[in-house]
Amino acid sequence: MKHQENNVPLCECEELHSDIIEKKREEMPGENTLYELSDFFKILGDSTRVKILFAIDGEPMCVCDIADLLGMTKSAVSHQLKILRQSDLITYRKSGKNVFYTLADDHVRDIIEKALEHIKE
Amino acid sequence: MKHQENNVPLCECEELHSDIIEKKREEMPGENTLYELSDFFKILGDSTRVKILFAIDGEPMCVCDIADLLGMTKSAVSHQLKILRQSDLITYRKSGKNVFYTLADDHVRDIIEKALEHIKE
DNA sequence: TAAACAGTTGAACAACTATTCAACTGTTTG
DNA sequence: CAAACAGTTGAATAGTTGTTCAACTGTTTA
Repeated sequence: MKHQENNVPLCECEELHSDIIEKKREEMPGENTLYELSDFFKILGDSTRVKILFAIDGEPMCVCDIADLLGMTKSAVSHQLKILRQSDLITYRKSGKNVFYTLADDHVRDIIEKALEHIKE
Repeated sequence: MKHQENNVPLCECEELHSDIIEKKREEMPGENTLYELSDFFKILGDSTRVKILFAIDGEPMCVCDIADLLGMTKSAVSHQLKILRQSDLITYRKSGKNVFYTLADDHVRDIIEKALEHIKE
């Protein structure tokens, strides 16, 4: 994912709390970490991909079955599976004409679980 | 956020594993939950918003200071603050000409922390 | 080997979204 | 009160992204 270079836009403020700003600047994670973080959330920020992750949690599923479950075309599902694959969130196993997908590890499940708790307030 | 109605697209597959599909369909969270979940992650799926959340964690910050810290205009920051406000992720306190923003609760911090762990693998 | 099927892929299109710009509100201060 | 400043907002724009469509690969089976 592309992230734009900082073209030095400036804050037109005059009376800044420079001490606070400096403290925050030191505490903040590095630029790369922040981009990796938002990129990770961007992956989860699409309902189709979230549905797929729930679908292939536990029992692996083939593309056709996922497509049927979600009421979508194989193509659309496959495109999203590619994105999930490239983010290492899922793994697959080929079996004849089928490709079975499942979650790569428990980390994602944990995060989604925490987010679910947050939503239910 | 808008989510498109299901225009009954169909899976053109022939030999489905209907038992698995049925089981998954029962296990899956409801449509609304899935949309709320992806909408929540969508909010976190932007680097500007993630930066803002880190910035206003702990010590509250005013819009000018956030803008200066991030190297962005007040306008751009204010637009993103509005989105974060509408999602109840942040709260604010007015003080004269300034508006100080901070995290609404610890839930978000936890989720971001978990995601950070995931990234660092 | 040819047809059928599962899955992938690139291009195109439509929908969405983050930033910019200009104009605005409301508070402070000279 | 008027100027200055912090912050907000709506419209416009440019960039991004999800789905569709058609064409493709590779495996199976008749």
